[in-house]
Amino acid sequence: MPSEKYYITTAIPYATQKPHIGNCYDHVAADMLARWKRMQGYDVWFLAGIDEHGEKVETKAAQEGITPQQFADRITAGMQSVLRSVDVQYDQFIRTTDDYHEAAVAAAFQKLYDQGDIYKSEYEGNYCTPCESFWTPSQLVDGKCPDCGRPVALAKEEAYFLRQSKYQAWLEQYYAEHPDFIVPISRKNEMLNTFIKPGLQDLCVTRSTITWGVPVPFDPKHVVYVWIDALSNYATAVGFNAAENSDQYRKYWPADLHVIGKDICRFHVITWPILLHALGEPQPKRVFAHPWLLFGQDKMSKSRGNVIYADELAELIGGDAVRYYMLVEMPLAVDGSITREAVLERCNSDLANILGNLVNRTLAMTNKYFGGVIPAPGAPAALELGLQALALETVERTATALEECRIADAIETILALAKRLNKYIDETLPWALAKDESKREYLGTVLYHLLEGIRYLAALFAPSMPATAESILRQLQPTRDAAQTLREIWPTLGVFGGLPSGEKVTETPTPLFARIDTEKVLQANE
RNA sequence: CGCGGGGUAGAGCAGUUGGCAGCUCGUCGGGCUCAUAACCCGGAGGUCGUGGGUUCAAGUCCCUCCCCCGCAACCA
Repeated sequence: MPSEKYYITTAIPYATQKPHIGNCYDHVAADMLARWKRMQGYDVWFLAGIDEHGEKVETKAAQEGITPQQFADRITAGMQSVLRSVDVQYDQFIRTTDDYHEAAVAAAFQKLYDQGDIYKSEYEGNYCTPCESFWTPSQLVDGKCPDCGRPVALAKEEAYFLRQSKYQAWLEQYYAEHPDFIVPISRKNEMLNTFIKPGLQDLCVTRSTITWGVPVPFDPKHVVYVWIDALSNYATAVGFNAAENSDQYRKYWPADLHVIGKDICRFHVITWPILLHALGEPQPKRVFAHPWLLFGQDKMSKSRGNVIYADELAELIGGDAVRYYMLVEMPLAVDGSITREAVLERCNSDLANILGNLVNRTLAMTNKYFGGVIPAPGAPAALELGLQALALETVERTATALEECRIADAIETILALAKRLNKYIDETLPWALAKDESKREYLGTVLYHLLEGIRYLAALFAPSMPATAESILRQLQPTRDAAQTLREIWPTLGVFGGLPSGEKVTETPTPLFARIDTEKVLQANE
């Protein structure tokens, strides 16, 4: 397993506005999975990026009197800053305006055209002449242009199409042979029923109404539209080029996991596999199409004024708490929900009360009863053996859940270990044991099991809450380098008892999470 | 009859192959005092959307209907 590669990607959002917290779920989820794999010893490559091409970027830039690139630069910087606020550490950040990407897109387009997978035809649709835009029936508002409200007319435009229909049988067979390709399974059924079984249509892959994009190499009045341009980023980022692939590409491709939102599932499980197949490249192992984070019951959107931004929330409660909330509240298949009240409640109950307080009270007792020295455990009784088994089981269950992208389940599983440790304190009453000199060895056993249990918590929570995990380890083993300990911690989780006795814990335990006065904070935020 | 997902305690949610209805928050009561008024235990609170059916047994399988939410083809 060590040195085995693991390539994970996020979708690349459209560079039109600052991403809200729902837009960041891709990145937080992928970052968590990437960290988990790194901890297990995989050679991980984590790609994030942004799509800077397209009509909206061009239009918005024109409105501001700046170039599309200047506009995109600003959006990209903003997005990267938001990702930093929640500690997302990607290995690479691709922009569709990067030279190597544009070159590879052009080469791929040429190859597909040369072999007949792309052909020239006419695109017919509802056209708004003043806005110079085509609109789909579902985009129209009362049958009129959603931008200017004026009537639209049927119009034709020369365009290039991807021959998706040719690959329908192949795609259906691919799904059948790779049952784990799409997570969750309900999405696959949706795709099959909605798009594939009724007959796969060819896809329009160029536009001639815009110029901000990759020009079609042999017909430069057309530019490559979003699908081929944006989708191919996953491959071009690591060095795919129809002319010549790089060593890095040969090492990392195919991707092990594409993390995307459900809204773009279709393109990732239909168009993307067909593109790769047509180009003769291997398929990604899995596509995880996650649901959405709703504001309460509603879709988050700027026009509704119910947008929450990750960086602003992190300012208030810390990046780890934001990550925790996002990860634990997002179910696998149905939409999750976020409100400020719910976030603060989770912070207080799960993080401050259950986890933070457990660490704090255990360290305090270690100082009080053993002068801060981690005691050597005596022979474990049934209670302790049960605890040891639970710790090991928690590692297993977490691993299984994450293998299936059940992130919230994984986190709940880990939190259950923290709850069990809190209960263990009440079962053993260390303060009572401390009053009886004959119980001293058992008191040491109890504290050792608590401290070692906390070490498991630090390790298991490290992917979701990296800063918190380091903080726990700095308090547990203040003479050691926490980051280093985490890098080497995975093999030590196989047998309970990896925490060395005799070392001192910190003399000054610091709460991991401050309890938040919910009402005050909410009022201040009104 | 377009497709899909939902409807389980005041709120938010779990409920594998059908086997006494659970979790978190809130609420009420108790315990403890190591700890961040935190932690632990217990109570109250549910006709598991509706109406049928299969079964010794259904939230869980089958059928009817009602309500909510997505998607519906070029909509990042």
